[in-house]
Amino acid sequence: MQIAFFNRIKHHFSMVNDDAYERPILTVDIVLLMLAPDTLRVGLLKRAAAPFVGELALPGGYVHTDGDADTLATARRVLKVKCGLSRVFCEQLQTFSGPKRDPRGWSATVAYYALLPEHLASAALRQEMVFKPVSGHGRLPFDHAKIVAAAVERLRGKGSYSTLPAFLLGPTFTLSELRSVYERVMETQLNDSAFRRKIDELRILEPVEGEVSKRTARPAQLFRLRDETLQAFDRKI
Amino acid sequence: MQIAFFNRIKHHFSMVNDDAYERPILTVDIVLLMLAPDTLRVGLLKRAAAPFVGELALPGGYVHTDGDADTLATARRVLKVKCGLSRVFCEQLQTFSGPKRDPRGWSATVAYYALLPEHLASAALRQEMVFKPVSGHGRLPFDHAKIVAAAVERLRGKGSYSTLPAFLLGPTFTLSELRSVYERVMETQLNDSAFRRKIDELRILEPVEGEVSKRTARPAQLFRLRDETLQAFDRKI
DNA sequence: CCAAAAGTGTTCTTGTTACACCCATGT
DNA sequence: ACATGGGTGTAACAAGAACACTTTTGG
Repeated sequence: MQIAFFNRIKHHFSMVNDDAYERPILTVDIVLLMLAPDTLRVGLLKRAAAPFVGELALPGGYVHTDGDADTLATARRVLKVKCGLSRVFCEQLQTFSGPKRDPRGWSATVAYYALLPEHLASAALRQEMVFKPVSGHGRLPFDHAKIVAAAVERLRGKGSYSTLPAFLLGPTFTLSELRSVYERVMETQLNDSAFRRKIDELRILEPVEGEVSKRTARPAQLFRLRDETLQAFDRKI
Repeated sequence: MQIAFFNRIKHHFSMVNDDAYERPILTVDIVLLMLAPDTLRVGLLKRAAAPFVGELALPGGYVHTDGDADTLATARRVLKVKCGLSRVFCEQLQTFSGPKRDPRGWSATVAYYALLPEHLASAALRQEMVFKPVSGHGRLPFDHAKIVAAAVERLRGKGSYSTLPAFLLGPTFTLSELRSVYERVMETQLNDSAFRRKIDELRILEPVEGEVSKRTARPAQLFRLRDETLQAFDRKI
């Protein structure tokens, strides 16, 4: 292409300002994670546009330079429009880039990971999202497999010393449910009484006046997060 | 510039979907941290090009779409060309973005943080880098103050459960020096004997046959990292 | 011999693990 | 009344903090 040629020429002169390079493609991709009874699953959508039309891939989109306040806003817009979700936990993961990951040319994608609480799963399903196990989704286009792996690693890493896994549950939950989420996310077994003591000492939960009997033998106290933002501890759970 | 204009035109025709948006500016910025005797300092350079020509700012640059394999390659190139540094620890920090952070328009910068070991400080100084304390650099252009703060937070966060702080030292060091680095980075006091025991148990160091007497009363055993890559522990140091 | 920093050992305190036990409910 | 999961208490053990002590050098 002429552009590439011109760019290269320009480069030789340009040491002052190397804005002579073509701007890379910039997108945002979302790794939406949920906890199915068995394992962690990632939300995928059939691509509506080229490249890879019709294939399952991470939901994503271009930055709207006339409306998005930053890439987090882009991520939230994608979650809303393409996944039907508002108010879920969403945090920047990492930026992936390179000349080959997208057939259209040198590109970068700012990846975010989001946690889908149980009570919102139906909203996502209404948007025809497909949830595949994080180990054992088929092939994914672009470098999406790598991005999913990075998101899972982050969730596992941050999970054991923060309230992150709680965002996979609905607004209220029992201590056993919370422990179960930690166990499934971290793939460990936790001692029940130690877990209760730690959660108590960390003061991250508050009891809700009311109980749940539906899903358990003896009714259990319901709790909610004392603070809706992510809390980090300095010892492991 | 003609190129920028052409890019924009080309854009208008090129797209099926919402790629109709102008591509944002994409840059890479480096937070180069070093440990002066007193505190952590960040490396700054006088900007050679607009905007903010002449002001001190983080070293950074555009992605070279004809040469860089990814943004890490861009970061390493900037470190080499603008800071005179190769082979320093360098890791992606976070991507910062928005319509206002750069007067030229909607932009994103993939920020990296790098650690400058003592024995390479002279190389950076040769490139006319200025090292300012991380709390108490003056005003910085763009959102560079925010980026520096994020880098310091990351170093502090990761520091207490990984070998990260060791990369601020030269290739060999005494246990006391290592402890001192941890203390200055984390702004804590560490118990000497506990520190020695932990470092020993973690098996991250190996002794070097030879001692240092120069900088200490009694000669101390020199150590080097057993593994040149970053090692994470699961308990705090 | 003294100062100064390297390096070791011992105690005391704290956190973690394991397990036994009681409680409230549905069947 | 009994099976089931909820919730509490305690004793044994491992990890961490504090501090006193010995060692090796330079002056």
